[in-house]
Parts: sequence; C-alpha cells; structure tokens
Amino acid sequence: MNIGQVAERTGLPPKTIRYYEEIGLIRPMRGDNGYRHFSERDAHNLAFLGRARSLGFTIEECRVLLALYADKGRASADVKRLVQDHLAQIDAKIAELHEMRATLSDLVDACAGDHRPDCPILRGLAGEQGRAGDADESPMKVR
Amino acid sequence: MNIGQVAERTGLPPKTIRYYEEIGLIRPMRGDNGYRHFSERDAHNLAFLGRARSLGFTIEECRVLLALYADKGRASADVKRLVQDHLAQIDAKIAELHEMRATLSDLVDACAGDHRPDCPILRGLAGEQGRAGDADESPMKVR
DNA sequence: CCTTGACCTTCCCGTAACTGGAACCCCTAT
DNA sequence: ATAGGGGTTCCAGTTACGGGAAGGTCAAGG
Repeated sequence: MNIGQVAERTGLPPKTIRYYEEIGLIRPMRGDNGYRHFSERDAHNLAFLGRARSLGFTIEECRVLLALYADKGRASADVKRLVQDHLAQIDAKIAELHEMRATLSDLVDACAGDHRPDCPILRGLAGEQGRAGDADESPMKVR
Repeated sequence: MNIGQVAERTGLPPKTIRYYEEIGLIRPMRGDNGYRHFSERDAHNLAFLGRARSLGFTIEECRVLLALYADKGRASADVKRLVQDHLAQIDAKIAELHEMRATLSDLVDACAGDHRPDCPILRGLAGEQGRAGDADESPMKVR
C-alpha cells in the first residue's frame, strides 16, 4: 500500500503518517522509487494509533501501548495501570473544565447582554468584589 | 513596580509577563536602566489576564476582553456573546472527555490487570470486534 | 572601593502534535 | 510531450509559555 491508501483506510492524514514514521512509531518499507510501502501490519498499527490518539493518549503513551501490544509476554496489569493513569488525567481535566464552566456560567447569567456598557463579566474578571449592597456577591473563583 | 513585584502581586511568572508585553497585551514603561516599570493599571490588567486565562480563554480572546474592558462605550452584549461562545467550547470539550472516559472506563473494567498477557484494552485499541460467544461485545466507540 | 547576591535584560531553543506550503520526483494516460 | 494525480523532502508556523545562557544593575556589607 502507498501512503494514500493507508491514509484512507486508517482515517489518518498522510502528513500524520509521515510524522509517525519520523518519530519512530512505525517503520514502513521503501520501494525503489522512494515511496513508502505499508504492510497490513503497518496499517493495523496505524489504526491502533489512531484509536489510541482519539482516546486522548499522548504520543509517548501510544508508543508504550504499541510496545505492549507487540509484546506477547506483557502483563495486562501494565496496560491497565497506564490506562487508569490516563483516566485519572481525564477526570482531572473534566473537573477543571467543570469549575471553569460554573464560574463562566454565573458570570454569563449575571450579564444583561444589551447595548449598555455595564458588564458583570468584565467586573468579575477585573477582580471586583461587588459593591456595598450586593450582599450575595462573592469573589470570583479562580485556581 | 518592577517585574518581580508585579509577578508576586498577580501570581504570573515574570516570563509570562514579558511574553504578554512581547505580544502587545500590555505596554509597561521603561526606566533609564532598561527595567520595566509597571503602573497600578498594568498590574490590574495583568491580574485581569490571569483570571481570564485561568478560565480557559485563549490569548486572542483575552486581547478582545481587555479591549472591551478598556472601552467604556462597549455593549455588554458583545462581552456576553464572547463568553457564551467560550462556554460552548468548554461544553464541547467536556462532552468529548466524557466520551473518552466512558470508553476507557469500559476497557479498564474488562481488563483483569494481572500477570497474564491477555488484555481487552489492547484488543479494543486494535479494533477487535469481540470473539464469537461474547455476545455483548460491541465495537469500540471512537470519533 | 570592591565584591557579592539578587534582580533585571535580551536572545535563543524546546515543548506537542501536527498542518500548510514550496519545490521537486514518479507514473500513467492521452 | 504533457497533464494530472500521486509521491518525496524540507521549512515554517501553530499555542503559550519555560529553561537557560550571557550580561547589565542595584543595594548592602567588608
């Protein structure tokens, strides 16, 4: 297979596939004309990489996953631990985004969103603590 | 104020502050010795930037927010729209992470995590659809 | 007066994971 | 011969900084 065909089959852009070769994730053969030639196994590994990447694994994690995949004597515990760590990262990211979301949502709700210049969002970002009389206004939460 | 003081006050590293000047987010004065001198207003704007960044706004969004903040004739609707768009991005990101989480969680649950090499996680990443007999095994979801 | 140490300056490189584009080669069909 | 649709390499840009080198500045102490 040429790069175009494997790109179509895996859904990865040719550029990405070349990049993966450059960083040593795959090692396709070369024809006499200099073209890359991809085996079924190459295509399979690229599809594996595509799925791993779409699940948020970094390239280096993918490298490890691929090595474990190739190692028929691996312990599934090693794979599981890696994925659990990744899961923890994702949970942390989700929590962070939820916090942002909550703050932003409060700000948006407080903003009239009309032609007038007065804007609680900007006041919040500016660190304003609320004027006397706004008893329920609390400082904006930021990490 | 020198850069160290404003860094301490805003919580932003000096490197970041220099970077913000480089890309034109702030324009501190300079002393005869070449040192940056930060006004109260500079410090205030940097704190504003720090909060906006911590809420996930990109630098370019921060640039717009800062301009709106400075524009006393702005319409709060412009601010609100920007923040709502950002909120939508965050929601999209959260949804994406939840999908990853669900898939990864299923894979982790299916993996024994022991000394044996058999690993449903790797089989899932490899695109395996499940063997005959595993009636409930469905193809892994990926975007 | 000199030195020391903390602070400041600029400049350049590196990060993650690609994407876009230029310049050029290869193969097939007309 | 040429046109097109592949392929190739290499270079630059992206985001938002962080690390580190080489060197100027300032205040305090001996």
